[in-house]
Amino acid sequence: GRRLRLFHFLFEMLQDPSMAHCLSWAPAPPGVFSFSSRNKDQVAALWGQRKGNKRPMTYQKMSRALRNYARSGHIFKVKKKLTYQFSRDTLTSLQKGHG
DNA sequence: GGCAAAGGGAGTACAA
DNA sequence: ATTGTACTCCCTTTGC
Repeated sequence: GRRLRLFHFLFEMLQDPSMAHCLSWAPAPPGVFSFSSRNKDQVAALWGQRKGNKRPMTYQKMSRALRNYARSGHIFKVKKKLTYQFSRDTLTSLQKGHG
C-alpha cells in the first residue's frame, strides 16, 4: 500500500483553487508557495484528518515535517515568512503524477 | 516585551 | 519481532 506523503498532500492542496485562502503558489519562481498567516492551521488540520490522526495537526507540527524535507531534498525553506519551495526534481515528479 | 514563526532533539506509528 | 522511514510532539530560539 502506498502511503500519502506530506509534500504530495500539499501539492494537491495547491492545485485546488478553493484552498487559495490557506496556501498558494508564488508568482515566481516555480515551486515556491506560501501559507496564509490567518488560515495556515486549516490546511494543517486537513492534513491531520487525511492521515487519520487522533490529535489535531497544527502548523507548528506540520512545519517541523517541512523542515525535515530540507534533509531529504524535497522542499526547502526560503527566507520569506511562511514560504517554502519544492525542489525541481520533486516538483517535476509531482506534476507527472498529476495530469 | 510579547507574539508569531522558525529551529531541532527525541518519541511515535506504520509498513516491510 | 526488528528495523528504517516519515512523521509527530514539545520545548527553545529568533525576529519583528
